[in-house]
Parts: sequence; structure tokens; C-alpha cells
Amino acid sequence: MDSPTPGALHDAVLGWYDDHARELPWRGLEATPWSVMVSEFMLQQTPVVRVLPVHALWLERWPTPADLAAEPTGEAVRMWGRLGYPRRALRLRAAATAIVERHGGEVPTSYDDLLALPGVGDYTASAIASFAFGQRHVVLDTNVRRVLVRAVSGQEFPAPAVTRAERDVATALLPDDEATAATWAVATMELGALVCSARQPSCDACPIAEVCAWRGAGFPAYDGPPRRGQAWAGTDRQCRGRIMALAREQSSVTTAQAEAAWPRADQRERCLAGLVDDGLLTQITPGRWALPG
DNA sequence: TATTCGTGGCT
DNA sequence: TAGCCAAGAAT
Repeated sequence: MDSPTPGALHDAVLGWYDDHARELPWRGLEATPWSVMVSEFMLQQTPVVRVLPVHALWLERWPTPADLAAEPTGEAVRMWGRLGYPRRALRLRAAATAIVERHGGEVPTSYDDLLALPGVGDYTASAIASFAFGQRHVVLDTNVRRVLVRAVSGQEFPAPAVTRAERDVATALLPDDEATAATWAVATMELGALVCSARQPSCDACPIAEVCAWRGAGFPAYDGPPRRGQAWAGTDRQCRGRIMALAREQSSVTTAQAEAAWPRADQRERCLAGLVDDGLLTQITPGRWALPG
């Protein structure tokens, strides 16, 4: 099978996106850079359907970075709800503060300035620069990585961490034109999210199925290094989650409530101390904790 | 580079 | 049903 020309690949994916893109609040002409930025923080490791209602609440309450920066960190954590990884709420508020202090309250437009913000790594900086400002960047998230490794390399799943080869492939495929590159980035992500999914890809609905190397090779199973699952039962994360759920629901958490939520003493105390150390909780009196005010 | 860090739906 | 997985970042 001949390799497709980049132009043909672009046309197929961009055409598919034009017909099948979801209408999301952080897309479209009315979306501000701040709305895009909030969405990118929330979408880190969290599905779109769960982000939608929380994103709406945040943008209604804090329509600008300055609005969020003016609030106590505990309010950000409470409004984060059950999205998970609540340190993202702290980082988003810290990023808002940095935007006020360093960028006059406007979300910075350059990749380097974005990358310097708390909670912003390579993916998020590229995504904001591309989606909010229409710039040309390689945007390598889990969806794009899966699409490219399947279509180009013929493997079911990408390696645990981004490889040089992956980035080279993504760079080579990035359209030259700035606006087209930005649409390409969101289109390849959308293709991975809606069609080229991890478990049950809908190859019959895929615009590049005919040139997909993985499909062409007969869908060989992943044979790379084992991908570590995330342990949950009995972990500190579960313990921390229980305590944070109490803190969000109530004005404070007592020792007795924490004991009821997590009987194992040494782990409970370690997690409480860790949450305080992370800035997610404050010990307001001996034996009583609350979200930071 | 390998771990850690929430939450919940899906198969 | 018990994993697997979801627009990652920080350390």
C-alpha cells in the first residue's frame, strides 16, 4: 500500500472534522482564551462529559483570570468538585495569579510564557497556543499519540512516554499553514476521541482507515512494555479523596469524621499532613481541618 | 525516568 | 468483575 501524501491525509482528517466536530463551550468564536485555558486544566486526565458542567460554573463565577485570582484557594478547590486531582484547582488559581501579575490579566499568547505558568506543561501550552490563538504547534496528547502511532507506525498503543520518533512524526505531519495547523491539531485529537478510541475503534467510520498502517497490518496487539495500571483500593490517593470529599461538603472536618472515613491511623495522618503540605487543607484548630480560606 | 496524584463510567 | 481508561504535570 502506498503511503498517502500529507495533503491527502490532511484533507481526509480536516474534512471529517468539519462534519463531525462536537460543539464544545471552549470551542467556537465566543470562547475566550481564559475559557480555553480553564478547559485544558480540567481536561487533564478527565473526560469531557465530566468537565462540561464544572467548566460552565467556573466561567460563570470567574469570567477572567483576575476574578479567580481574587478568591481564596479553598473556593477554587470547592468549585473543582469531583473532577479529581484537586491540585489542578490550586495550580489553575496560581496560574491566574501569575497572569495578573506578569501579563496584565490577559492569558499570554506565547508558548514560552504559557509553559512558565503553574500547571502548564508542554501539552497544555501547545494546546492553548493552538486552540485559543490559532498558532502552529505540535499538540501531542493521548488521543493524537494513539492516532499517529496507529496510522503511521502500525501499532495499537503508543509507548508509555512520548518518544523522539513520535514527535518527529507529528512534526512532519503538521501542516505548514498556521491556521490549518491549528485545525489539524484539534481535528486529530477529536478523531482519537470519537473514532480511533483506545478500546473499540470505529474503523468503519474512520476517514483514514484505508491508509492506516495498524489496520493494514491486521490490527496487531500491543507488544510494548507493560502499561502500568493505577492502583486505587487502599492507596493514599483513595484516602486523600475521602478526606477531600468531606472537606468540600462541610465547612470543616474533625478527627472523628476523618477516622470514620479512613480507619487506618498511620495512613490517615500521613494523608492529612500531605494535604496540608499541598495546600489543599488547613488545620484550623487541633483536630479540625478545612479548605484554605 | 519512574511515581504520584482523583474520580467514575465502561466492558 | 476487575481492570482499563480519560485533552498531564510535577517531582
